[in-house]
Amino acid sequence: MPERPTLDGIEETWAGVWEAQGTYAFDRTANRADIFSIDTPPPTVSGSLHMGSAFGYVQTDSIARYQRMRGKVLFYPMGWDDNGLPTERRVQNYYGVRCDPQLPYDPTYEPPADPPKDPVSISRRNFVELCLRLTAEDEKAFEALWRRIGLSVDWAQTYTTIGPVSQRASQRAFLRNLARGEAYAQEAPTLWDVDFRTAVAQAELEDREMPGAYHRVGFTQSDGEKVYIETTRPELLPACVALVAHPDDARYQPLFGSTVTTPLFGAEVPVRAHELADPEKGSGIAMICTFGDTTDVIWWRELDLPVRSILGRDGRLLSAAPDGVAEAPYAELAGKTTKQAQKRIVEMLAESGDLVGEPRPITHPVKFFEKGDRPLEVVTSRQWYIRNGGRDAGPREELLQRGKELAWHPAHMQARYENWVSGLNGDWLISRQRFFGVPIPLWYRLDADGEPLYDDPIVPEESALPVDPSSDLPPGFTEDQRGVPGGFAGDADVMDTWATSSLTPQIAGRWEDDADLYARVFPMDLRPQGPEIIRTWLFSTVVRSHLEHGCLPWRDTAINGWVLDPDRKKMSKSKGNVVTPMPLLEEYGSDAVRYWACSGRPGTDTAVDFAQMKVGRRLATKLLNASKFALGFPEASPGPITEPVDQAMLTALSAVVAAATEAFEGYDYARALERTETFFWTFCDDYIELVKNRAYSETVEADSANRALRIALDTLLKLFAPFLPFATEEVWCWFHEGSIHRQAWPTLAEKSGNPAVLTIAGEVLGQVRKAKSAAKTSMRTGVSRLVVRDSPERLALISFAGADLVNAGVVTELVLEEGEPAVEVTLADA
RNA sequence: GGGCGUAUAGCUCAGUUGGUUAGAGCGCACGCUUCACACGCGUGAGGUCACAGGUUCGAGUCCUGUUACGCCCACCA
Repeated sequence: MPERPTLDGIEETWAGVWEAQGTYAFDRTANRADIFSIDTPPPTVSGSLHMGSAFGYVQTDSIARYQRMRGKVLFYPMGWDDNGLPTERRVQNYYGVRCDPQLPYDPTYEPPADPPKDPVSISRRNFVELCLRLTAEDEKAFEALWRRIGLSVDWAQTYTTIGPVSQRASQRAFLRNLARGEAYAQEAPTLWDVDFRTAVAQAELEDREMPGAYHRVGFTQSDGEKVYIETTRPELLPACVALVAHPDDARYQPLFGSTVTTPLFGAEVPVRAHELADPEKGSGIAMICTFGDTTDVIWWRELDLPVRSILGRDGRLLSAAPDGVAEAPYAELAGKTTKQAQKRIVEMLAESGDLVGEPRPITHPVKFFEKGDRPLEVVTSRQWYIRNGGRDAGPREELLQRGKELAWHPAHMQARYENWVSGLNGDWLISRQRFFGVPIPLWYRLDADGEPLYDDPIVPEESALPVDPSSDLPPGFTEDQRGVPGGFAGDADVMDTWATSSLTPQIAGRWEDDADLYARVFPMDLRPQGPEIIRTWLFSTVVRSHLEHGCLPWRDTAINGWVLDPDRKKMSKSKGNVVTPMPLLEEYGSDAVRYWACSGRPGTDTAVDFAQMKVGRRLATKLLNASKFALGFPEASPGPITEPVDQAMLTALSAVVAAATEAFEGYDYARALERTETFFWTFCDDYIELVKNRAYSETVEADSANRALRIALDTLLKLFAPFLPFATEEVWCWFHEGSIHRQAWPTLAEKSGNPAVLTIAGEVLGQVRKAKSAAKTSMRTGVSRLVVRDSPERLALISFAGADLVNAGVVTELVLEEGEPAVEVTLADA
């Protein structure tokens, strides 16, 4: 036991010991019933570390530590989500490169030390190698943080979402979806990011309020009369295929079935009726373009309209005018971005007199890719989908049912799941026209013209997985047949990152690769995660497990809250208010930061609060000092707890153990911490103060106190261990062998005492202190006479603590007498 | 427009099936070198529990409505 205990340096010390001794190692010989398995969220390693990265993980860790002490064998892995767009974008900026899948692999390629101004084009394989190199660095930084903050994960159980294990699982699951008809490809209009040049899924969309303007434009009827529409996207006029109004709209009913002519471009388009047309919006009649937004897609499909494509995948207008559109005016727009085209066409419409009045500015919500910078466009392309109930009521109902089977903590988070599933408007688009991801594991035969035969893809054997169809060969083909008529071509797309992350329980459990392990951990016990990815990660994991295994992937899910900056604003890089954890861990200590994180109620948004961290540090320090003090008393031989004050304390502590246990069973770590902490401060301020003189006294009564102190100390350390793993371990090693984190959770069941003995003694002691405070004198000042008047029942309880009260209050004469409750304190000096 | 959540002391939050004068910590004020801790200890002042109704012997707690804030979703011409 150190002379002067300190928190300094205990993180390094104990993290090293835990690693060396395998304190948190998973025992794969344990039975399923004895295992608690956690589907840890794999953090996106290409992002910066911030407090949000620490918050939820620490809360989960407290639950993991509790379960471990309850005797469970923890399967607590860590994954790194390195797969996907964020990594690509970071690699592009970091190395100054750009992926060109057409280029051949250069095995000798090395990126320059400083990124060049103009990006260097490199092959897909070279690009992927850079992605792997950079994420390896990032993963080291994350692991260092997790170890520093004391996550009790088993570092032998790690995976990356781009690694071969994940690729194999991801491709296997996809092929099985394909075989069962759950995965399918379809040529269809889809939302498209023109910068990333990829399709995006419904789950990755977000609305942003954008400025725009209504342009009132006249179309010409057959009799020469004009009909006016209002549009925010006049540049799509050449793509117009119809006008549409609500079927009940009397203003436009006479026009239904007739045709009108588009201004400038002279295309003849029908006027149609559809329920989705809103008479209140604009002029009540809208132009349908292929495609301006998702409503256009619905109208186009349901009204069976032709296609007039004008927008390329690069976000620029195509060079050739579509059929039926006048070429001369279109030529002025070809090759322009939508923004440039809008400017020009407004000028042209103004000149021709088809634009009525000035454009009327508005702001309106526009769909963006959540990681994108420009509004999404709609382009037609061939994409892969997995059925998720977005198009079929039956599967949707099944998935809603799965959501009901899952135990949500807190329960109200289930509403977000139901909201999302009920609002799906299409299947899950999983293909991405990107590079750093798990490839779609398919090839296509090429016909005599070199066109792919999509209807009959070449499927690899599961044993061959993972495959990269852009470099691996399909069975029975040779490399010189790649890309030539009569030969084959690999599917160029990769899967959405969620298509792989949706399999984290299977990946971590080594599905099909290690049947023994898998059977011991799957389905898992707990999925902890953030609220913002219920619609993506949680839902997609349920979808994959439901389709593949016919069950839930886990029994419980714990949804953590959001971390806000100290001013209760959402943290974001763009606002520059991101708080990074490492400096805080250094300033306050890991236990203190953990204390702050575990003070946040489950599912409740919590602000970064330095004051709370300070309190946490104070608690950890107090734990060291109080423990040192209690351990400094003479050690008593085993025997009975004879004194009512000691019995009262242990009985009260038993209630705290019961409350903390019950709270943890319901995943409410915060309540467990709060109950324990409240008791601990009273224990220090009242109980220890009352008994310390007795404990030194080398009497029978001293033995009782010392036995009680040891029991209480053991118990409190264990109760705090899930929250303050470093400080509790430090204290534990002073008087025990082995790690506290492998000890059994306390089951104290002392009922012999009456907690009121301690409460009332505390009240009287408070009165004595109050008198001394009022006299502005030291607490050591003697009390010549202490009179306590109360009911006979309460006096009886106080008498049990009489000797301790006399000691703690430095009292000469204690008088107990019946009467109206009152305490009279006569100070010796007075 | 739909859904969910929150509203209690200056600040951050507890308050589990409705039960006597509503709690904690921080901050603040005033004290105290008390043999573990001055990164400490003690005492104290702070609240018409968002608002309006209702149920009840009794409401911070249950019901209805209103307001404010936050988050999620929605077909954005």
